[in-house]
Amino acid sequence: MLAEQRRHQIMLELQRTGQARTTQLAENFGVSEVTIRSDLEILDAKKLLIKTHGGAIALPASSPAAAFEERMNRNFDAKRRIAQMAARQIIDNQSIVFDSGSTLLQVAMQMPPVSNVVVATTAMNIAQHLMYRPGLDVHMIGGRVFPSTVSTIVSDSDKAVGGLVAHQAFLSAHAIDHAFDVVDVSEDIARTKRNLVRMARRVILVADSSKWDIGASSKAFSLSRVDLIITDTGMPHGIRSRLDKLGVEVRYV
Amino acid sequence: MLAEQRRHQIMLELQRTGQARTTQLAENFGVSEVTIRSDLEILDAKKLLIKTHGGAIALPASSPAAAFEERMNRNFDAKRRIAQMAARQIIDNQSIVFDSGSTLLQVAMQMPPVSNVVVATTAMNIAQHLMYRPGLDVHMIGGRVFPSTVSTIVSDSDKAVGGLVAHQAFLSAHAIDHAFDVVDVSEDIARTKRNLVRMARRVILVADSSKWDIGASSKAFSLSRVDLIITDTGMPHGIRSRLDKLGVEVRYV
DNA sequence: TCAATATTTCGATTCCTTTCGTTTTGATCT
DNA sequence: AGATCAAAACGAAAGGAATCGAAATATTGA
Repeated sequence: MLAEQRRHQIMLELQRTGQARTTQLAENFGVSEVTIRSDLEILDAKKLLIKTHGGAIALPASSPAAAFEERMNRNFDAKRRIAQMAARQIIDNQSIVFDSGSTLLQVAMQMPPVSNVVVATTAMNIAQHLMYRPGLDVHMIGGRVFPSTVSTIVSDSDKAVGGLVAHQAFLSAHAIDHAFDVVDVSEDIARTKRNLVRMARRVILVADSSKWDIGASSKAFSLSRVDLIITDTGMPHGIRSRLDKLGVEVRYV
Repeated sequence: MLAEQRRHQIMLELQRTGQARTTQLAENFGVSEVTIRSDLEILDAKKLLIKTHGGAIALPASSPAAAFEERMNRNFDAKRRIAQMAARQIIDNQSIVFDSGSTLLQVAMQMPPVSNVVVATTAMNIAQHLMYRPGLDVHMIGGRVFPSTVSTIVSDSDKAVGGLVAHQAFLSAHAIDHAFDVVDVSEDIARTKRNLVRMARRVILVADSSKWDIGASSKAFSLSRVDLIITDTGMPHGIRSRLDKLGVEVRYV
């Protein structure tokens, strides 16, 4: 086995388990520990791993906070344009519902100055971004806190905000499956989205093109229930032509 | 497991919960406590955490807002001690209500590891601190968001958490007036505190000595409704003797 | 042969544990 | 409030096992 190939195998092992021991590697590859150490030294110099006493560990994994940043940065440009368009839908004297998610946080941050607007949201980060703004009344929708999205899970929307009927609801999607249903990873989240949809007369969905044609376990609501879809043009061609026939207003940014 | 990886795991644990105990870590990793202590010493030297008696705590948040808040925070030491005592009241298999406020955020941060505990709170910062902790179910109590305390104002507690009856409620006070009523700056906040008090069978009030004998516009509830008061000894002498005659358990830290 | 690669050897270093005497902490009792 | 006591946590030291780096040596392939 070539030295280069052996190093590649070491990297694979590290990606699988997050760590590798010098002793183990030497035994597996049938070479001396000194050889393995020199491999690790070379890979460390290339910043591909971190050499430690006894072996090596993978590069520092991203923290929860960093993971959210990462999600935020994925498709960032499309999300920003989508958010800009969405934020323009908000006008004075309206009540609005915000779902959680990185795209909707963008929408909140790009919201123009308004007056006499009521915002209800399940997302703590959105609430915290909006609460200082003048002309805005922010309502946090209560429920069990879901860590990965920093938002609440709503069991009963009617109780949650005292029967508020909003003019518009802004929803995001974890994924949109082949049957044009907005789907998510858990029934809890799906139910929350259903409740949010029911709270508003007009439903706006923001979804960048990476969300299309992906399955997930729990259906939240059908695209036909949506009044306006804001997305970008990067989706597969077949999807787009079907979407245009659906009878729902779609804006591409 | 490699030593370096173990240290990284310690850092992750600290980022999640804000603290870590030597005993717990030694048990989790299957190494001696001496080893953990040496790990903590090394990480402390790198300024990645602060080693303390019994374990380590995360570095204080360095955001401008947090720093400002901390600098403005008078009586920080007393609050920390009060919080420590309060956190010890929390045991497994309980449901707990948290009011908002800097002292109660401290309580949340100093909460020991627990299992099967349900926490309901109006404070977003408390919810965000607790949501990653294992053994905890965090419920955000919905309502209008009040910027200065980063918390919600509850109009109707029964609706807010589906009629949850908690074992204990931890309340803070903006001020306590001459008639031994907990008072606050607005009727909205006072009503919220009243609602939180009604939600629990046992009410614990945390209040450092600077809160005593100050008036405010809106009465929240009377001290006689409280089951346990945790405070420090810096209050005027006359207050203290009256307090001891009130028939409410008081602990001084 | 030359250069890259791998191995062996060996003293130095790191890691981890056990032991032991000291300090801190929290609870109880005046 | 102050004193007291036991449990928990601590630091320092010592020793053993694993690992390391460096240098000399052996192997491999053009």
